Amino acid sequence: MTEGRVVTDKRATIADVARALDLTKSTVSRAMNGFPDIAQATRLRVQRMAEVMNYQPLSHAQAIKTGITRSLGLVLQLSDHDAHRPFLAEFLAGVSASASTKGYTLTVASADTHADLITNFRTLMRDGKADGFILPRAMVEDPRVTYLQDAGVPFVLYGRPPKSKGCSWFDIRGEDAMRHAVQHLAQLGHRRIGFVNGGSVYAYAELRLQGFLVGMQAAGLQTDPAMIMQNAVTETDGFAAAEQLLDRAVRPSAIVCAIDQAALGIYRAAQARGLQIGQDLSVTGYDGIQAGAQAQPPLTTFGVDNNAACLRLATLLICLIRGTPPTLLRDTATATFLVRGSTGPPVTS
Amino acid sequence: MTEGRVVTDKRATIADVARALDLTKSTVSRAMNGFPDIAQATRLRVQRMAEVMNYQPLSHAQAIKTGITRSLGLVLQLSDHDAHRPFLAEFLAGVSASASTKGYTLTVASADTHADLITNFRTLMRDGKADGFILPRAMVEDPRVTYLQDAGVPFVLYGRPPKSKGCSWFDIRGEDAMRHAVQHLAQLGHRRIGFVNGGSVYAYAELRLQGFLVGMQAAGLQTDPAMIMQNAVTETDGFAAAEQLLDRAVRPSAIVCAIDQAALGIYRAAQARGLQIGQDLSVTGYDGIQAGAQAQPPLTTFGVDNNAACLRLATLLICLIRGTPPTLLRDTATATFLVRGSTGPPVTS
DNA sequence: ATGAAAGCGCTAACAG
DNA sequence: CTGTTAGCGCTTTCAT
Repeated sequence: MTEGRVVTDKRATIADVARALDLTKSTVSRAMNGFPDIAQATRLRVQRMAEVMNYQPLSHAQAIKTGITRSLGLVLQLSDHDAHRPFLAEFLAGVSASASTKGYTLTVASADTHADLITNFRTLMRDGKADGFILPRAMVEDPRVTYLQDAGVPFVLYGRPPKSKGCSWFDIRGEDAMRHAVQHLAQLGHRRIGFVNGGSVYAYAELRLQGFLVGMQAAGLQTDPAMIMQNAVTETDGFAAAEQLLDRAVRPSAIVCAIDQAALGIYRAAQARGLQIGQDLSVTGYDGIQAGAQAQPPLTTFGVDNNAACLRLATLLICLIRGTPPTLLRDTATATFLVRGSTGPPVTS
Repeated sequence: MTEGRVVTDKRATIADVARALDLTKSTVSRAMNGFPDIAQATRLRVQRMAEVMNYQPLSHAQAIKTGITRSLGLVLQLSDHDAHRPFLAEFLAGVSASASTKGYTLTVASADTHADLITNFRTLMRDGKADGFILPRAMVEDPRVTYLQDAGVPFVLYGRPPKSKGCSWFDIRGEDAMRHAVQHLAQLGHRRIGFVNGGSVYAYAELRLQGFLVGMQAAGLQTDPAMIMQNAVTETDGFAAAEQLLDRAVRPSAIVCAIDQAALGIYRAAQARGLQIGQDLSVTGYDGIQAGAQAQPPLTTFGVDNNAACLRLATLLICLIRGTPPTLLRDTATATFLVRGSTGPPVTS
C-alpha cells in the first residue's frame, strides 16, 4: 500500500556517482564543476555516468557551501505600467524558459513602494532565493541600480541606462526603430509628422526621441516642438496625446509612437474624429509588439523578438553570477520593421 | 579596500543563537519548529533571541534534510488566454506578496506544450524549487490535477473542478455573479437577455451558465438557446459572439458576459452597429476586473478581490505543504456588484 | 526538557 | 591528477 507517496523516484546523489565509478565525491564534484585539475578521461567518465544515472547536483545542497542556488530574481513594480501589459507573460515565459535551459529558475517577487523594492532585493539575496536580478525597464535615475551596485549583487538591465556606471545591460535599438519609422513615412510623402514618446523616467524615451529627431533631419523635415508629446505609456495617455495633436490647426498627417499601447489610444482618438487610419492619418507604433504578432488592430510597427531578448538577459545574468566572462556586457538588438495597414501616403488636400 | 563585496551583512546562524543562549543547536531548532518537548520558557527565550539577532533559518540549509525550500510553484501556460491578460500581474503580485508574508517565495516557470507542463512540475519538485503548486483556472478535464495527485504533490486549484477528487481549491462564486446580473437586468425591465460564456474547457463555464439559467428562471424569463454563446475568452471572441447575437432578427436588449475581455468585444460590436451602450444595449461583464477598478470603458461588472483570492490560495497551499490543518479546504468568495454606465432600462421601441 | 552526535548532499582546503 | 578530511547550516535520532 503506497500511502502518501510524495517523491516519485529516488534521486541519485554525488556519492552514488562516485561509488559507481570508484572515485571520491570530491573528484566527481570537481569533474562536474569544470575544475582544471581533472583528467579529461575522468571528466568524461563522470559526465557520462551522471547522464546515465540522471544525476544533477541539488542546487540547495550546493548552496549551503557556495551560496548560490541557481535562481534568477525578478521584482515586479506594480506601479509600473508595464506590469499591466500583455507583454508581461511573454517576458516571464521567455526568461524562465531561458533560465531553465541552463538549470536556473525564476523567482518572482513584487513591490508597490520603493522601499518594498529594496527590501525585496535584500531578503531574496539574504535567503538565497536569487543569485542575481533582472531589472526590466532601465530608468534614467534608477535606484535599483544604485542599491544593487553597492551591495555588490549581480544584475542585468533591460534597457540602456544613460550613465552606465559599469553595469551590464541588454537593449533593443528603439532609436533606430523611430528613425526608420520617420524615414518610411517621409518616403510615403509625409511632411508633418508627430511624435508620441513614452515615459520620460525611462531610459528609452530620450533615445527614441533622438532617433525621431535624427530621422526628421535626415529626411530634411522641419521638427515642430508642438508636435512632440511626452509620457504616453497607456492607451489612455495615447488618446490624450493624440487629441492634442489632432485638434491643432495644422494636424500631422502621420504620428510615430514609442509605445504600442499608446498607439492604440491614437487609433481611438483618430476614429473618434472620423479619421481613417492609414489614410487620413498614418500611425507607426513600437515597443513590445512581438515580431510576427498580429497587432489588433493592424499597426505598422517594429516587431521585437522578445524571446531572444529574454534569452540574452538570462544568459548574461547567469554569466555574471558565475563570474565567467564576459563579466561585463552591453548589447543591443535590432527590431524588424513590419509594414501593415496603418500607414499610407498622405491625403493630398 | 572593499573589493567585490557581495554580501552586505553576516547572517546569524543557528549556532550563534544557541551560543548566545547557552543552549544546543538542536534545542534551538526544536524550539523554532514548534516541537512539543520544549519548555515554554525556553521557546520564548529562543524566539526572542532569534528576533533580536535577526535569525532566520536558511531555507536551503533546512531543505537538505527536510526537502522543503519554502517556495510555491506556478507554471504559466502560454496557450492560455489568461496569460495575456493584464490580470496576470495582479495575480503574481498577490500570490508572491502573500507568500512572502509567510516566508515563502514564488517560483515561476512556463510551458507551451502539455508535455512541458508536466516536465516542469517534475523538475521543479525534483530540484526542490517548489514545494507545491498553484494551478490557475481549473479545467473540466485537468491533466495537471491527475498528474500532481498521483505524484503526491501538494497543490491548490483556483477554480472548482467539476469532479473534485479530494483536492483543495479556492474559487469565486461566478454563478452568483451571473445570476445577479440577470436579476439586475430583469429588474430594469429587460426580457431578451443574451449570454456570452467563456471557454468551456474551464470549470467556471458550466457554473456560470447554470447561474445565468437560474437567474432567468427566477426572473420568469424564457431562455432562448440561440441567445447563448460559448467559448468567448478574448476581445475578438466577444466581438464575434456579439455579432451573432446582434445581427439576429430579434436582438437581445442586454447581454451578460462571463469574461471581461469578451465584454469589451461586445462593446466594439455594439458601437460598430451604432448602438449606445447602456441604452440600446446593456452589457454586464465579469471575471478579473478588480473591485474598485475603473473598467475602460465603464462596464457593469462584478468586482473581484483578487488580492484576497491570492492570499487564500497561497495560505492554503502553505498549509497543505506543511501538513497543518486544514489539510483539505474548499472555499468560495463572493463578488461585489458594481453598477456602472453599461446598463439601463431597455429602450421601448 | 535538553544535550550529544551523526548525517543530509555537497564543496573545498590540503596532501600526496 | 586524485583521495582525505573537514565542514556548510540545519535536522533528527538517541541518550540522559
